[in-house]
Amino acid sequence: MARRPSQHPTELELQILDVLWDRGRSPVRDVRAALAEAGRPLAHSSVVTMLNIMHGKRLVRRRKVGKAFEFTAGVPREKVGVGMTRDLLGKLFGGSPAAMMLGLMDAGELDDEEIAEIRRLIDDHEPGDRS
Amino acid sequence: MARRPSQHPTELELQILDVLWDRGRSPVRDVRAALAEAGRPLAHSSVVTMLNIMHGKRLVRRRKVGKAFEFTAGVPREKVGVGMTRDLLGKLFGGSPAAMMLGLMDAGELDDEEIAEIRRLIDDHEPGDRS
DNA sequence: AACAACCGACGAAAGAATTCGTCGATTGTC
DNA sequence: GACAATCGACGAATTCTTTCGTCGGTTGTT
Repeated sequence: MARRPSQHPTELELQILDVLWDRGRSPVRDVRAALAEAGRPLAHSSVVTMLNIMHGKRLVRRRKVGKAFEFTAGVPREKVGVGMTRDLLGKLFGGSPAAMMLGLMDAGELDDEEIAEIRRLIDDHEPGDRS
Repeated sequence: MARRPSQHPTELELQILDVLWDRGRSPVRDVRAALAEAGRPLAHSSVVTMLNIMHGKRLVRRRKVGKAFEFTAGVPREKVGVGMTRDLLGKLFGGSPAAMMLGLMDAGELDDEEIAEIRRLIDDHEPGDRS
């Protein structure tokens, strides 16, 4: 029967967005090369198809440059990142970022440097700040 | 053509695991009721099918109790949580938990209470600790 | 026995995500 | 002009994920 469309970019879509976020406006050829570089070698037509699908979802923007198209990300990395993080928090950590941090610590995924970095962030944070 | 199997539980699988993590050993009937409760009403056979698939993937364990089966989660919540978090970190935040925290802060997703909680975690943490 | 309630197995349908091959049109090079 | 290189459009094949309907077997109740 049916299935519910995922609210977030899929695996491959994310990889493509990553390319565009890093490189900015790029023609298909470059996107393809970057994907191959990242260990995802695809046929030219596969990349075009994906880009078209993503354009339909407004995940990327197109601009005709000469005879070819050039693509840019249609959503900011921060928005996607925060959206997917919030989703993950809700699904696995009861909505608590602290629980997530604790999980990472217990798993030894946080080195001392990262922790220091986070402490710095927190210390810089003014309560109720909206900067 | 082909597709690459996702390394993590899918949306629905996660919802089912959530039920089992919360309730512990449960018969199909209860899993189904809990899912409905959580806004995911499914036919009895749909739940059985999913449970079977998940059993094939070792995501759940089965035990024959009387004539029926009872299921338990086959993977700990922490392991799945950390795994998916690490994946998300790699895909969207350059592998840096600090970047993720910063993103949440900027998006106003962190209230002061959560921040205090995280500060407490960090202060409790012994550098290089392996407790 | 007759009948309803339950259970797991099976097969099937369908949307979503991926991956390509092939075409016709354009452009650049002998 | 002939020929190779590029590009986007299209349609198709495949796997994964979800969702059910239906069957045959058990169990429990009149």
